[in-house]
Amino acid sequence: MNDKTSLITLADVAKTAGVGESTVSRVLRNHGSFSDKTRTRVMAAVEALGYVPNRIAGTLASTGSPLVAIIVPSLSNIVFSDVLSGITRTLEAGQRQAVFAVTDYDAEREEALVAAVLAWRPAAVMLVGLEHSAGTRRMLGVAGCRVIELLDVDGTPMDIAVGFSHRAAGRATADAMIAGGYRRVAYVGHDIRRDTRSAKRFNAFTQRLQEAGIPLHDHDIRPSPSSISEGKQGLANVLERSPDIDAVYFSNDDMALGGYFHCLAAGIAVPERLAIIGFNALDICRHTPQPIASIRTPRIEAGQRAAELFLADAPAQTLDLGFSLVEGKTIRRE
Amino acid sequence: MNDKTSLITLADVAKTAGVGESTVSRVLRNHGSFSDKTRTRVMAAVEALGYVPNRIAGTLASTGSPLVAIIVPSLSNIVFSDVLSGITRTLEAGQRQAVFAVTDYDAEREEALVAAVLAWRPAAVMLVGLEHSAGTRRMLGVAGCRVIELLDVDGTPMDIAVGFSHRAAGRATADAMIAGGYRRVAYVGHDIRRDTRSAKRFNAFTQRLQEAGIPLHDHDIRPSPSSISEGKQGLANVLERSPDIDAVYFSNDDMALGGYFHCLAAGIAVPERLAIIGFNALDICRHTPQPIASIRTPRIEAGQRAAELFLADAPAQTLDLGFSLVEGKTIRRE
DNA sequence: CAGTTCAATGGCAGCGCTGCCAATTTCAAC
DNA sequence: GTTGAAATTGGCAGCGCTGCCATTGAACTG
Repeated sequence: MNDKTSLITLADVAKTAGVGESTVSRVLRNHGSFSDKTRTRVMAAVEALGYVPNRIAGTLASTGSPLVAIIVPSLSNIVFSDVLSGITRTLEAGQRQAVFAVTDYDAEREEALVAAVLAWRPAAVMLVGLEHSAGTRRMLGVAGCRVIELLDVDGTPMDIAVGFSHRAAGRATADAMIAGGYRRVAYVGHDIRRDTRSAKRFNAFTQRLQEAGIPLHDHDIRPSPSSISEGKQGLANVLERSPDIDAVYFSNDDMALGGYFHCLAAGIAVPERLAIIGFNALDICRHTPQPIASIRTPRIEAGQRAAELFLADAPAQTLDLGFSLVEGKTIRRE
Repeated sequence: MNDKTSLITLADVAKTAGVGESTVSRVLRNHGSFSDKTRTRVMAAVEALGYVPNRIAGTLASTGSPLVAIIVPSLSNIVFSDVLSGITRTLEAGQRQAVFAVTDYDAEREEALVAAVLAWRPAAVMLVGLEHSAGTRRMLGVAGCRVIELLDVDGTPMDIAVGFSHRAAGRATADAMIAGGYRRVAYVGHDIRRDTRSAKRFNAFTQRLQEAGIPLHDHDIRPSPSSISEGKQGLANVLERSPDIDAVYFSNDDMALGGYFHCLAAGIAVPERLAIIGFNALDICRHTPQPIASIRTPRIEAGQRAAELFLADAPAQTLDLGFSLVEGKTIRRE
């Protein structure tokens, strides 16, 4: 791979400073006791030599690991960047190092990546969602590290879960539509097989509508990841089949944005003629000419809290951070 | 940190399989020669024990490192998620592991993070931009690992640079405005001190205008990171001071989107009354009622190509991937 | 001033793996 | 059968650091 080798080692520093290796180690980690004079000497040697400790060696020699593995489904969705952001910010303060991988929403890939990161003996593995392959669960079960599942609490976590309930979010969205007096409601979603959380929302949503005597009028589920263009297309499809719908639930804000832009371009009055509601309350949806109704989800916070729980060595638990309905101007309130 | 210790080691596998440690190592890395019978026996033992190799130990013992450090300014800007995406995808195929950190556009923090990741003896460090503190440069200079600077080629790279020219992009934008016949041009930008690349675009842009005899009419530079609301606010400020401007160059598409939404909401005709052009050609800007004029930048590709160059152990070089003007409907062509 | 305590320090055995080298086996060609 | 080369294989010394234990003075006690 590359021939560099830490040119200078702790032993060099010890020699230069005229002290023992363990003393250098103690000073550098500020652990154990040593005199001020020694510290000064050691630091001078470190400075003079430009010594950078080798964490690989340090980690191998010590018990714990400063590594935290983070595995997300995707990076094209801002949702996961937010989570990542929250995690790394907090981890940094805890002197931990993040190792990172992307599954592309593929459970098999997730399993392979978990195996790969486990080889680095991380102190924790953070994953998104509660649905994982049997192999993934088995490996994590015997790995002896913390396992933190993010952005979902509808299920049984392996260890710690930090997030919110997608089923409750789906129900809350249905309630908003019921309260708004909508009766011909459609759903436009994205790849439901891979994004199990959007499936949970969708199911809870339709079930709640059903209970209120409002069967889902129509739906269009795109077979691809969520995007603005898919949202646009999905809404166009639905409108062609069912021109009489009065409200649409989009699987998330990217999709909703596509739908909203379609309405703007096609001159469909929102919310008079058609109500729109999304999910995630992305920043951009707060700034469109009409703010788009959505569900605000604690993404950065989830990452942050997850990292905090890990750093505090908290016991196994499920932390539900909740969500909140953002009214916006694309749905009427009764 | 945590008390887990790899319960079973390579020695256990060797014992179980009835072979030597080095043989197990050879089989597992598929390196060196061994018989099929041996392979079968070793793999059976690995399977039976659920052995996961310890890469920490492996890396310490061997020369090269499979680690690649990636340091980005931010994650809230999709631009960097794209780059990350391109890098990790390619790296994964090369059996490398990404370690990851975020600077928040802070050079001091970048320096600290470089020191931190260097402690992991990565085979390469990937950074964004060509401007780095003296300390950062010095450390990377002696680290003996590859250094890859992304998304900018306007300057002297330490080793490999993959990206495009922001100065050329700024000029191209000015040219588009000149060609469109705009004469009262304004700029709305974000924190120029921290985002040196946007500063390069801005400078080249104004200089080109100047050369064409069109001094910049007005500008508003927000002191914060780019965002939709800042773009909105910036344009509002400019319009208040200079209601007669006929075109605005936004520091990027997030800002431009804010400006565009402001126009939509305020009933300002685009591009008749006011032309808008951004930078990056984000997906969303291709789907607004009027696609927003912008500069398409090869972000995912930059990540990908950078990772490929690294994997191929390419010599030091600057790889300019170029960019392209996306006309959109928010600027008129003469 | 002897006896005790304790901060300050060095020595050294690993952590789990790889790389080198030597030993052993296999096999084709003679 | 033999012989030499090639294929297999095991042993073991580290990689650079930490953790444990022993050692050393110096400060303190009475």
